[in-house]
Amino acid sequence: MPTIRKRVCNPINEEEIELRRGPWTLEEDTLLIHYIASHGEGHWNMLAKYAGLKRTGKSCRLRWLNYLKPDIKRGNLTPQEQLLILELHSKWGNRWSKIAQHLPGRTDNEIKNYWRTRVQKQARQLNIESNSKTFLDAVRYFWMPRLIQKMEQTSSSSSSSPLINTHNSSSAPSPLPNSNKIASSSLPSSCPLPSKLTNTANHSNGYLSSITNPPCVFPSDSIIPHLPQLPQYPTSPPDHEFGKTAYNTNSIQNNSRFAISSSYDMEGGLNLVENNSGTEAFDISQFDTQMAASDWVLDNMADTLWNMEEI
DNA sequence: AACGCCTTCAACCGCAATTCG
DNA sequence: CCGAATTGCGGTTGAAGGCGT
Repeated sequence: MPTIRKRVCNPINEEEIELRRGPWTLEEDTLLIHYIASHGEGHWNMLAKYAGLKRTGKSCRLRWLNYLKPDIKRGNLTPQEQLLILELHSKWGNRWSKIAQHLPGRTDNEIKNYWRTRVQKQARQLNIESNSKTFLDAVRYFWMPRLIQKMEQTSSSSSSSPLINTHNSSSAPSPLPNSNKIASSSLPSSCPLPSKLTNTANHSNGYLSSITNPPCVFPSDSIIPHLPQLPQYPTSPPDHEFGKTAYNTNSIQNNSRFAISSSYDMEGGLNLVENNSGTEAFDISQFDTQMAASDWVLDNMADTLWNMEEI
């Protein structure tokens, strides 16, 4: 039940109204949807008043943009989307709205929540700062490959029984299927962890046991067919450099290997290198150097990393 | 069954940027 | 140019549900 906490001076006609707060009711949602359907978005304060909503304009805007808008995607983030978030965050930091622009149907709020509840949780478990270079390395060398593996896995099984459901178009809150219930033991071993990890980890869930050799190199024929499955990735705006490179189908197909560069800088995020065809691909050449710098976390990571399976 | 803790995410808040008169 | 209104953004909060004991 929404609370009524404030009395504010209405900017339209100076009268004071009770403003509702808290969860939106079905009736409020309906009012908002119908009003926008016939009058369009914008002028949120006026909209709130004329739609008969006892809400602030800000609240109406937020409700519409984050929940009611027809193209909002409900459900868990796909591995592709998670990978993209990790990548874009490494490049832009907490620029949630900017990141959200590259995930159609996803809101900045949703991405922000994902980062805080899933990603930062992992950082805490690793006992490292989520914005530290060490954690970025962990993301790059272990998490991203795992997500790519999931992309492969879901892609290969999607024809029969999709593991990921991200297109629940229902606008009503509902229990969502857990997309993370992927059998660890069935995962391919195309992206092994550094052998150093295997010395400290011996989990029986099958995850670490399936990945025992460094570095993460993706055979082109395993990853290529699946990366283009980011079709919802929008056409790149002028300032968007990542989208036209890392997930460029042709660029990947023109490379015999697909790997993640260890070279990081705050401006550029993941570094991409040009191949001889003029397109770009991840570069694995600096992998060893970076790994050495992160030795300590590798020792600690093995015990916690498998938890990423839950993400 | 009941309780408490934990996680998730919708919603709110404050502030900055932008628009408008 | 200025001030007010509006919009957009990122950080934070708290209700609800899940889960373990």
